[in-house]
Amino acid sequence: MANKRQPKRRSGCPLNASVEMLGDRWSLLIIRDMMLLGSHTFKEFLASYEGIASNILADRLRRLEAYGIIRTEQDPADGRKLIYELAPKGIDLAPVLTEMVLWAGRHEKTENQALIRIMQKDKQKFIAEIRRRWAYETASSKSK
Amino acid sequence: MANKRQPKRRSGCPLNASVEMLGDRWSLLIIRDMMLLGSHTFKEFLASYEGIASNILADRLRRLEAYGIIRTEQDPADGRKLIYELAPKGIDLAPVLTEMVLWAGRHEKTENQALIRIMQKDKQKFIAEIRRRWAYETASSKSK
DNA sequence: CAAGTAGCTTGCAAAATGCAAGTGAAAATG
DNA sequence: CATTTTCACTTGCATTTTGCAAGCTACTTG
Repeated sequence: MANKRQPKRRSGCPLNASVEMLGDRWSLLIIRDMMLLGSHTFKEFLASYEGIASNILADRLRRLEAYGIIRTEQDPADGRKLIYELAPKGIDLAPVLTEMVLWAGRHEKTENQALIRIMQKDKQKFIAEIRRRWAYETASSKSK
Repeated sequence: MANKRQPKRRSGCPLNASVEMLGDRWSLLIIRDMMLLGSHTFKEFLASYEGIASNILADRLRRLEAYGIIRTEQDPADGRKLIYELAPKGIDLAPVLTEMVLWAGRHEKTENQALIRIMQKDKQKFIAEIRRRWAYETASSKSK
């Protein structure tokens, strides 16, 4: 179920591979919620401002897991809850998200100028901090 | 027609803005064709390996123009042809494309390893070269 | 043990996508 | 200079994806 084989790629181009995994209206927003807001549960993703429908969310989470971008664990404290977290492949999307945010910041009127300014100031540091935070979270969730 | 106002954004998040403009299965591939392959015409985009349908292509080109990412000119030498080129906003997508290519290169089996190696070797140089090439192309098309 | 709550699924309508076959204007060909 | 080709699309229709509202089931909480 987690490893349903994809039918096949439209082409071998690496950009096409990225687009096939991430090129829709929701996947990157889910990853943003995990990476920047620290969301971990179905309910938190559902509550995010853009308002994804629950069936679409379930589908996207399944796909992202099948691609190895996120992974799922049972919450040891609450048997109803699943904890979604970024896999290393998902954490490696930090530079992609960063560039997309910076691009929009440069060309569109958007909110969250604070985030944009932090990214502009030192992109590498920002990405390094995301990696550090996730190294910590993964370690701590394993040690529970 | 080129400036049909968007209904409204789902949210003010800069990443959401990017996703609303680029988050589909074709837009970034069209930009890739312009940026990396030097495609300029409808026919060239149609011929690209992934095989976009002509009605979808027409729609994406219209949208990308409406967003200010590409622009259109008549070919002075052939009245049937339109020349599509990247606007500055489109050229500024080079870092986004680069990171997406590098991410796929790191995590998927893809072709075009040569491109990936060039990007890995010196990302900034690669992006600078795209900018330089486009500065030249725009200048030369204007001077015709 | 009744009333939530979390994470889904289901059914159905609406929108987006894809395919094949046009169309009209402008070039190239004979 | 009439005919064929090329180019950038459009049209009609089937298929797929998305979105909305309403369940449903296994837990947990009071």
